Amino acid sequence: MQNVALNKTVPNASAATFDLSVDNVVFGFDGEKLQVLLIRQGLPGEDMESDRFHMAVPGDLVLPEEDLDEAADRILSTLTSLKGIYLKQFQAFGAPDRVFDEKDKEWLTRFRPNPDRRVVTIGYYSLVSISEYRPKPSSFASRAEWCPLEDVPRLAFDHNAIIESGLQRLREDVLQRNIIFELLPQKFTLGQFQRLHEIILGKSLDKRNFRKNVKRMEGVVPLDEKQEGVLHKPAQLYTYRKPD
Amino acid sequence: MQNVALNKTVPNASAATFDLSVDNVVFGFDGEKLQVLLIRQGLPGEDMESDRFHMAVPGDLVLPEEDLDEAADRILSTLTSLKGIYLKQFQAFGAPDRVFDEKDKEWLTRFRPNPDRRVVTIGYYSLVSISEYRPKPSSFASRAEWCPLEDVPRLAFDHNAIIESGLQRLREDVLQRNIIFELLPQKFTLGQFQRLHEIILGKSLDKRNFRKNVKRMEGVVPLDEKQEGVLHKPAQLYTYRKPD
DNA sequence: GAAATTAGTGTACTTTTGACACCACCTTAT
DNA sequence: ATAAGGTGGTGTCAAAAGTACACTAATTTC
Repeated sequence: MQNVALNKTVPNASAATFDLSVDNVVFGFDGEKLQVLLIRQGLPGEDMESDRFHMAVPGDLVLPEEDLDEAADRILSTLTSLKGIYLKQFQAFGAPDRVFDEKDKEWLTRFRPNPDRRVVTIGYYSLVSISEYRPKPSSFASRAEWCPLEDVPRLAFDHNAIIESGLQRLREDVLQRNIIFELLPQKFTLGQFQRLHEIILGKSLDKRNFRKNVKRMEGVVPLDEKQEGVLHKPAQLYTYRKPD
Repeated sequence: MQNVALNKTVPNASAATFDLSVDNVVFGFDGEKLQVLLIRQGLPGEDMESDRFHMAVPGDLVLPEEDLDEAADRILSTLTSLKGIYLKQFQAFGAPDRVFDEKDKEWLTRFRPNPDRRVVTIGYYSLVSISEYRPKPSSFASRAEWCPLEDVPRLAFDHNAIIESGLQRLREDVLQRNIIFELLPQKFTLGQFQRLHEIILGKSLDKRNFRKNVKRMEGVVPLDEKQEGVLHKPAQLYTYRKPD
């Protein structure tokens, strides 16, 4: 079979070259609020004027021979040292004008071999209990820290929109799968559990009805332990064990 | 800001070049079975020996300045002349070994400017009532036709897996959104409606309970018309109007 | 020991779900 | 004309799930 030149009969065979990246929206729960993991785009040690560089969601280019899921994992752990956490692909973002801000273009010029190339990114979201994961910045992240969802600033590229979609998808998934336990510490109180639901779903729930449902839930087991160091009646601690 | 060479401190800035494609899994319902729209990879008029070229889901490369959703629409209509139908992005497929079959490599050599380049594809699914859309092949599709889901042959690339995921996502979405109406003809019977649910969900439903639910559904309105040309009692026809 | 704060508990009503069986109407064959 | 085959069309009851609602208990701080 020869390489017949077909570009005339096949209209869309014209070449386009893309870079491919992964962006990880990592949600964390601290017992009170829902937070997102953000990095500051810069090398560790670099101190830029604060308006010069954007915050961003931890993301980077996919390597030539790498699977997407692997890339998500590698990139997250490279930038924030969070390893082995639940990561779920939720959406590709490919608008041709994803990168329009001058600051973003500048950053690409510094850190990317082909700064003008169009880049399509695959969004992953992820769930983590803040108390169990302390991010440490490395690679081109000069900082990596939790940021309460309501305080998220203007981010690089289209990362604000990416977080928005990630949250929406998280909401949908929480109701159906057992994803939510990824967001809780190993030992949690029913109060935290309920607050987490309320935060993710964005509405308040009835305490007694909520607890009724928890009783019917598989895998949520009470421990022989109570909360400590709180300024009120200590709550029973529970944990989650995956049912077979 | 200069272009400081940072490749040593930034481990993953090494260049990777991707082609990006879109693959459309179009489900159609004929009142009986669920079908998928497949094309035959070849130019119209070309008659190849049947084992020489693969069937595939209609997909192609994204153009340099094109939005993903636009690309999905363009590609579907270019290959099958189905225009303006509901298309939903559901998943990116990016395994490095997506293309392993010799036939597929050969095909890429004929039809793609950079046949060796890694290509990541974005899967879209789509829903259509077969009676209202007659596919006509064009561009590199030498055929375009409906194929019952259970008869789908071995397809090009990882298209079998793509259909599988698309179906799974369709199932999830049907229960929550009003997507299902895209699959029905404008006028439909409750029998077709129920069969469609059963087929998509892969289980049988109770007729009376089903109809009870339909009554509670917004937007499903009875017409002043009955089915014709059937060899049994003709059914009441219904239609769907989007509620405000 | 009073005040503040969260934990923890049960009941009655409504809504939803699921199981279940028969007659009606149309076509075709005799 | 009538019988047979096939799909259309209908209601009831019981169980499960959802929803609204208010008070006491345990702990800390002052």
